[in-house]
Amino acid sequence: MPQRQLAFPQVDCADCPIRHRAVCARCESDELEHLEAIKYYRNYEAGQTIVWAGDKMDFVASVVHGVAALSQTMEDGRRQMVGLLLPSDFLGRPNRERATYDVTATTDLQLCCFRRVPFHDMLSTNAHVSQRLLEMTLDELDAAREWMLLLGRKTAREKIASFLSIIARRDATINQNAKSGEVAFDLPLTREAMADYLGLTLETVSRQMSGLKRDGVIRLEGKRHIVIPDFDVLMDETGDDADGGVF
Amino acid sequence: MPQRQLAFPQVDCADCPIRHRAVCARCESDELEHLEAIKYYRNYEAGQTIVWAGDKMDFVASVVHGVAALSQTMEDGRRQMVGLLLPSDFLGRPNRERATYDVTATTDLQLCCFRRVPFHDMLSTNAHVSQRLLEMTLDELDAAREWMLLLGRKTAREKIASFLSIIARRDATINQNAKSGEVAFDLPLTREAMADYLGLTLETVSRQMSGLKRDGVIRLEGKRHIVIPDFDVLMDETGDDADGGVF
DNA sequence: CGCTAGCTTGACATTCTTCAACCGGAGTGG
DNA sequence: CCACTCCGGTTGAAGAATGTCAAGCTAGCG
Repeated sequence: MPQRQLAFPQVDCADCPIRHRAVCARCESDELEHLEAIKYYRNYEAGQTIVWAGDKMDFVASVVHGVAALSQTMEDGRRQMVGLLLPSDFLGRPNRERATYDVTATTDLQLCCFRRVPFHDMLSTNAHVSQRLLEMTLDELDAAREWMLLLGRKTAREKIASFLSIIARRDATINQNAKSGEVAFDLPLTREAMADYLGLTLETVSRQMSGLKRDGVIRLEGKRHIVIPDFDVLMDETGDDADGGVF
Repeated sequence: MPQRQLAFPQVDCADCPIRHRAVCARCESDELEHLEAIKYYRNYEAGQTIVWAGDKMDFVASVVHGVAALSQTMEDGRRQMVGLLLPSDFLGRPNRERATYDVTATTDLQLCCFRRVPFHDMLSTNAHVSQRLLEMTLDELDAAREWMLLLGRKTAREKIASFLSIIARRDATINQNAKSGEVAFDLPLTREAMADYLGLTLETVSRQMSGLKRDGVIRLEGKRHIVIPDFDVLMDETGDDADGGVF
């Protein structure tokens, strides 16, 4: 395994890019000092496994840079991704000793880690952290339910379009991209990982990507860079309400 | 609409059947008094809608008796169930004014309700409630992820077998049934609702139920009462690890 | 230069959906 | 009391969507 040096710096909480969205978002400066004292960073390369389901996991963490995936594997090898963690997302269950899912880095990744037991203890004393964690968990539950609709009821083409719109949106909130007419971003996942996300085979993913490209909904520059000439056209392909269901 | 009288009594918290598993599970007697003062009951008949997605929802609640379903509907009518709430499960998001999903009673149902805003305020002052809510939300997230594996990767037959095993297990924990060799229970869902749960059509549900019956995995007494002669045989049909993945 | 990983494409097989008919019990009105 | 209808459920036949198996492409790298 090549020991390429990862370029993520380790910074003070005050300079942290996820300071205002992560589990620490609501902390005051004294609480932040406490967190600062018990935190440590870990870096992973794209493709590396962080833990396997069933392994001991003695830390919880926030994603600082990069993307991590949670997946489940059946005995015969069928795989389903069940979580996609982007910067500021939280990894791990404070009161659980062992990982429930396989966790892998799908891009180069930096985690801001806390030892599990001390962090769990802090939940009972630090309301700002526990409240924020509750809020984030409820948001993840909503995201999981949206994902369930995708898995259970959407066509392959709708799945791909939905996935692209999700990534485009999350990329926009992270990078504050001006979302003028044209939107562009890099896919953080291989076709195979996309298939695991969407409950499809990688061949079907590839075919539907080609289909969307053929129909002018997306442009492909290389295999991973996506350009969306008109975001509304993409949204029409997702099967979702145009206006998010509010009227 | 016939005004059949529902038979659920309204009781003191001390006598409540979900006292030790619901969001109030960790409360001390003084906290319980506070909850007792602000709670109220609502009853619904099987089939009734509790709220539609987008409606104002000015309460949160615990399911006391019966079963409620959360579902999402696409513009063209495709439906996916995204939550199945059994006794002690929590309904609603304390900091959200409008319902995100359609909520329906799939059986006769009793809710123990709290007005949303006072309950939300209480979360910042009552650690026992907020900690329990966090724990329950994390459990729901795990359940949602298990469900995602089912939706994305399991065959129709595996989906049905998994669903039956889930209901059998939850029924057992609620009713403290001795799970001797034979297990029996009533389905709380129509074939159509099962289809919405499993991401299938109701015809496929029906066919797979017939298949499992033909193969002796289940017995059907009427349309809704299920007898499972050998639970291990059913588990073999779910596609899951026999031992929950621990080894 | 040739290898490999990631990806694309084609041909065929399978699973599940769709459309349609039918069944049986419960409730209803003549 | 009986015919009628409705609802939930079952079954069949045909078709569409997706999976499977196999071949081949391309960029990057040793």
